[in-house]
Amino acid sequence: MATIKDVAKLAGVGIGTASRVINKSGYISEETKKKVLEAIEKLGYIPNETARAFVTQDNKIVALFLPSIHHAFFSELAYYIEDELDKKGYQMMLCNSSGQIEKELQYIRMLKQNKVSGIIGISYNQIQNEITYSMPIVFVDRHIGEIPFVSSDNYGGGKMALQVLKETGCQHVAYIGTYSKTVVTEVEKRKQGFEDAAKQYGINHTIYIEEDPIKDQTAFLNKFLTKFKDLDGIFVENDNMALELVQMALEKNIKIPEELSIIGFDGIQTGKVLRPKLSTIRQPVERMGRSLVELLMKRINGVLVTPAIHPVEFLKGETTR
Amino acid sequence: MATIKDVAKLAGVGIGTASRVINKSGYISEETKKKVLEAIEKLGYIPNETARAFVTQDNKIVALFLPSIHHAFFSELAYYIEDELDKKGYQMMLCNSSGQIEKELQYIRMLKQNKVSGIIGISYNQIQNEITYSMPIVFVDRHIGEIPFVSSDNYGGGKMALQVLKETGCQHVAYIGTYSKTVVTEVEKRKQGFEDAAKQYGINHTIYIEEDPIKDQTAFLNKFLTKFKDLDGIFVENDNMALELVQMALEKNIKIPEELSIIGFDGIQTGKVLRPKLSTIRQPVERMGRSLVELLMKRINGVLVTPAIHPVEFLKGETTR
DNA sequence: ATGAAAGCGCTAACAA
DNA sequence: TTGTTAGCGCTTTCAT
Repeated sequence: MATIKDVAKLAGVGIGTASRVINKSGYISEETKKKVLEAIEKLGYIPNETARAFVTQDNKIVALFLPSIHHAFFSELAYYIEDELDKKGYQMMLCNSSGQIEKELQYIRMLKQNKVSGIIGISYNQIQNEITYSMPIVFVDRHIGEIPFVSSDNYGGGKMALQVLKETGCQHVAYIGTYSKTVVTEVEKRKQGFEDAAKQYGINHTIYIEEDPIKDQTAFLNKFLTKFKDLDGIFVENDNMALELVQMALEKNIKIPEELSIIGFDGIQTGKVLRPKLSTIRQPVERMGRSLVELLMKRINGVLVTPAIHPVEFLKGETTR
Repeated sequence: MATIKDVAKLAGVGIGTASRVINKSGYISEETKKKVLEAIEKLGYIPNETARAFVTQDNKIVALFLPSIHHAFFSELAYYIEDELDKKGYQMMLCNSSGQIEKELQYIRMLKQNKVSGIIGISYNQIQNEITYSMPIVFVDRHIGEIPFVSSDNYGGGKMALQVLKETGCQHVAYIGTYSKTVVTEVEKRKQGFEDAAKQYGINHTIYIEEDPIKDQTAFLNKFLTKFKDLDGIFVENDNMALELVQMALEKNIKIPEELSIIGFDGIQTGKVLRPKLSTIRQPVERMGRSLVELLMKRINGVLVTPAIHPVEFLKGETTR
């Protein structure tokens, strides 16, 4: 492989000059520029990115860690993050943490090792002690100290779900979801918004939650369905769970949405092929992904930022009246 | 940040010695080892990976490029690839090529720039001229010269689909899928296997294909359904398309599987929530992912390898009798 | 506008 | 077994 030295020699210029034209930095006469460019062309020279990263202490790679890419919402988010990162000239490193704190810490370590320039993380672990505000880190749906984060308006989404249920005539509603003993997640605000709105409107409501992660979702939902039989509206924490609940209710011959309305959260588009189509609160995944990258870029450049909370919207499907 | 120099100084040893204990290479006495380890501990020293990569010309990062991570089959595959890579001490860089050849070439360039140690690619572009056998590259479902690749037994899967259809009494079957004018994909063997088996058994069969990528899948399928009304068994190139076809047929009041059997290919588990459950030929995604990494590791170490073709299995759902 | 030279932090070859 | 040293390829002062 040709190096910058070869280029300089062939062009008959100094190594610094060659560097300058390669990086379009500083002053160079048109003439020398041309000579260098020709040499580059002739040698098929390609800068060694590793050497560059070494010198500049920045390798233009951002790490994304999330529980598992094999999950519709995350993979859609990852798609937009990568797209936006690419536009900014960065590559994306992907890590399925599977919830293991050790894998997450490994990536945080990479920050110190200069192996990544920044991190976008989706984590439900207790890692607050390992990170500081000075590190270029941005979280999704999680508020840790001053670390910036991006989320959708979970609280508003919860309220919205309640409102839809109420407006379509539901009398006794429920929230199904999870909670965490150890960390505070933005996701729990879905429940909060739902509950607050129910109280405000004086609507009968049941809260059915279990600690995250749920080992057996089917059993969890089944128990719910047999225990609460007089409900006519349910808001479920996420689409995956809502989807299973819908099928389960259908199998028990409960008419949806006539007897029971169900609203999910996320808006993952299993759309076309799913009957009945799920009514859900859609998160603006693309906006969130791009916004995540924008905040991170600012952090990498040492700029202060505040959290970005994006509005959600109700997507009417066939599981609400 | 503390450097290896600081460690050496504090431990009162040479820089090379420090390096040796850090890398567990060469001989070191227990005593000096202890001193160095203590210094490392005291300074909170973490090796600069970028400097290491620069020196060793290997940064332990593998790039995966695929059309889009936002696709069930790819995201599952990516999940296993990352998992296996992690076990081997590598990180995974992810690139959504969106089919753009330029983005793919960019990653191939990174190989020369030492920015990635190897590539796992899913590509339908004409990039054969940009790669050579000496590069550590492994493809999925694509045969380019001597470049190693991993795929499932597409041909066998096609045969299998025909057999299932035949055994459940179908008389006039069809294959729906795509083809490419420019590249030869392993995927097309699904059709081949299906067709060959149909001929062999003397079964009436129709082939309905359009050039990839299909712009409007809905229109494509709709046209098919209105054109061919006397079919009783269909094998569709992939689950996504099969799933849409099922819904479409159902909407036209065609009874599935009584009047029409449909078999997909992939085995993406939209499982739990999808009714009717799709009968499909399941690719061993996990095995494929891990096998991809194994082949690539060998290539990185300069070892010769041959393609790996993994067996598929029929997963009976509710769309076949 | 340009060239020379000093590192960046580390590994590996060599000498001791 | 250990210390010294020569680079790896590049960017960036600092003179000129």
